[in-house]
Amino acid sequence: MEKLKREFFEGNTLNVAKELLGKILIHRIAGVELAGRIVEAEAYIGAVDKAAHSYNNRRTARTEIMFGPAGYAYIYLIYGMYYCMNVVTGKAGEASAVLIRALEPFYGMQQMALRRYNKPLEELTKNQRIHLTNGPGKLCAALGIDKNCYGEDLLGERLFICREISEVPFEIETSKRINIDYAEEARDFLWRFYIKNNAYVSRK
DNA sequence: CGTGCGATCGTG
DNA sequence: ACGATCGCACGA
Repeated sequence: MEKLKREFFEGNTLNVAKELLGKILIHRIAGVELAGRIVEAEAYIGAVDKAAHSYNNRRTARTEIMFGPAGYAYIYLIYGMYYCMNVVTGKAGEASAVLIRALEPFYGMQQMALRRYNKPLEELTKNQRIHLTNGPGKLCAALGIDKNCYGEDLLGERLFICREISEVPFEIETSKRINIDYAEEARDFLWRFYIKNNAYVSRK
């Protein structure tokens, strides 16, 4: 496996969102590695996107990391309970990012089961196994990603993304983004990308 | 300082 | 369909 370089994240945000599909997200925590294959992602482009936290160049302590260079983690708390992870993309000053919305467990599934359900993997139902990582809040809980990861350099050793040597081919589906009905015209942008027929995609 | 709400999830 | 739960953005 080969760690993605800075240039990967500096590209066009929509392309980065698509190209992240099939890549392996890895978090090193508590002496272990937890890893999942990215199967769903959404683009957020502050300059033109009313759904983005950085819309209209809204620059606050929370969105600050999005205004910097690409390849850093933007983590935020949603509904007071769940963390979501984004990858900062584009050039410095652009305030764009890609939300990681779903993973297929790659390794460390035992620890994911403990983190999500406080139960060993063998005791999970088939449905619970799917629900380990099939949403943005769930995958962060499964991999132990929280506010401590805010601003983490994805070229570092704690939280990073790799390309498999032999990537299994897949088809990409495109749709509107999830739960942004407040975003007026941006709600219809086809900025959600996911791997066709993958069981871990959050919604059809 | 007070207030309203959200890029979600689990249960019913 | 609905409630949980709290940091954040914004207005006073």
